Amino acid sequence: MPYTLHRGDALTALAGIPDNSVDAVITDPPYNSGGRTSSERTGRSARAKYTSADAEHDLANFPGENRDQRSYGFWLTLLLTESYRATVESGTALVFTDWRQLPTTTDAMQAAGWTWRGIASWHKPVSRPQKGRLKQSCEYIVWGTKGPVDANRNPVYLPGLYTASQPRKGRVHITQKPVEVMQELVKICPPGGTVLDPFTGSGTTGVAALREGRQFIGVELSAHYADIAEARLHNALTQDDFELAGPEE
Amino acid sequence: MPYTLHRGDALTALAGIPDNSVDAVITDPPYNSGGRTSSERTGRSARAKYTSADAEHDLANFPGENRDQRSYGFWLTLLLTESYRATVESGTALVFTDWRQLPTTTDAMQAAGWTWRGIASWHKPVSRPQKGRLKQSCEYIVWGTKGPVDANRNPVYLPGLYTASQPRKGRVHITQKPVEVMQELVKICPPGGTVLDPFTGSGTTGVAALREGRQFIGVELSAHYADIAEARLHNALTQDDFELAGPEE
DNA sequence: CCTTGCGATGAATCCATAT
DNA sequence: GATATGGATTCATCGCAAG
Repeated sequence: MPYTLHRGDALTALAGIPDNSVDAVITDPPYNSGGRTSSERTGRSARAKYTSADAEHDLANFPGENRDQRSYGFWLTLLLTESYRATVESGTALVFTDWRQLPTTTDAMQAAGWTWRGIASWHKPVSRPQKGRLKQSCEYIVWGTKGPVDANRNPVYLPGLYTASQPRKGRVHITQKPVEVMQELVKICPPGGTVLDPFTGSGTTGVAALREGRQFIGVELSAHYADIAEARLHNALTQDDFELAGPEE
Repeated sequence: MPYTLHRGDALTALAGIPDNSVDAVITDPPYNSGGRTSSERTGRSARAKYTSADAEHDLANFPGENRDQRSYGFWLTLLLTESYRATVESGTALVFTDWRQLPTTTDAMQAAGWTWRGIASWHKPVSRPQKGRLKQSCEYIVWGTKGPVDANRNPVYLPGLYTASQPRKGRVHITQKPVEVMQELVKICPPGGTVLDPFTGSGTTGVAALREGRQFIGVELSAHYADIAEARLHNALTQDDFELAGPEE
């Protein structure tokens, strides 16, 4: 089976994954961001924080958006430590973050043992303009490796900037990533290797991995999204991901 | 006189600038990056670190590239603290950094009292691809304000991503910024207001400020670059910046 | 098939009001 | 008084229908 989807908590599920069994960790954890005060960040739902008041869509909320700053760093470090253990030597980690959590993410990655190698940017052309300010039109991909880079094992040249809008048609998750961006990023994993995503969500990383000929291990806490991911992963194997989430490229 | 150029050390010169006299601090401090180890960073000259071994240009070296990580953070905090004092309420700071110093820069900005507001990206399309890696094609602009944003005083909508290559023809400084990017960024300062750049270098920020109808206060330690900046600023006032640095847009 | 126009929306941000 | 919640703001971009 080219993919496995675990249902449940990320840390718990990671504990069951063997040492040195994964080639790349590619994930988009909940940011626990948004809002000026601690109560705004930890008390409000993802939907309340991140979607427009007048948006007509009715996408499900997602869990894990209630940690304060200090606890977020601690938790992310634990998570990246377990991921590090599961990863082979010279394996790679790509972790999405927003501007607020970027410094915490680079700290956590290094605290977990990874060698921090850089930052790539995902530019979203459709983003909210703001009077008297610079627009926040990018999210960031913090990346690192377990030990040295082995460029000969996987001689790819990847861009440092990815421009793509969030899917609009057939979107099933509030923070769903464009599959074309993920299809580029999974190439950091050698062909036939295994990609791990402890926060699978609607499963875009997995779909991208399967389409590009990589294997996939996912973990998702929410039963709602685990069901969706399961269906999308299944469809990706039959080259037919169109039923549930619409054409994505 | 719409511009003033101080010659000497940034911290010393900032001490002489009155409280609440500046509307925006826009600067590109030496990054003290490049090189994985402390000795690689502090022992090599800026030229050796930031230019290819076979580059044919003969740009002067620049000082201030010999601090270790901890000392860099401390020094940048001092600098941003003095800049904060010199800035009016609701004034803005834009600080360039590379990926390595990004977390240190956001820490220093907040330690100095600024409210950190976000990160913008400068994308350099012409950058070296690297085998087995994601390209480092962006530098970052960490920005913040002294207290609340006053959007009504300066109702501009600025992008979060700037794409432009480093000047090639007529480049006079190793890390010279494209003037078209700086002309966008100086708009964060209200028209007729004053822009401060404690690391003037060849003066691109000043040229951009003058072209956009802002006043400029610069500081430059190196006599070589102070001379160049002086000439470029003078020429900018006569709408003729082409002699010394070539066409830049 | 290409062009034009209309409508919807964003991992935002802030403030007024309610508890 | 501190915290929680709802709503208004804002425009480049993009999907979609009409011409």
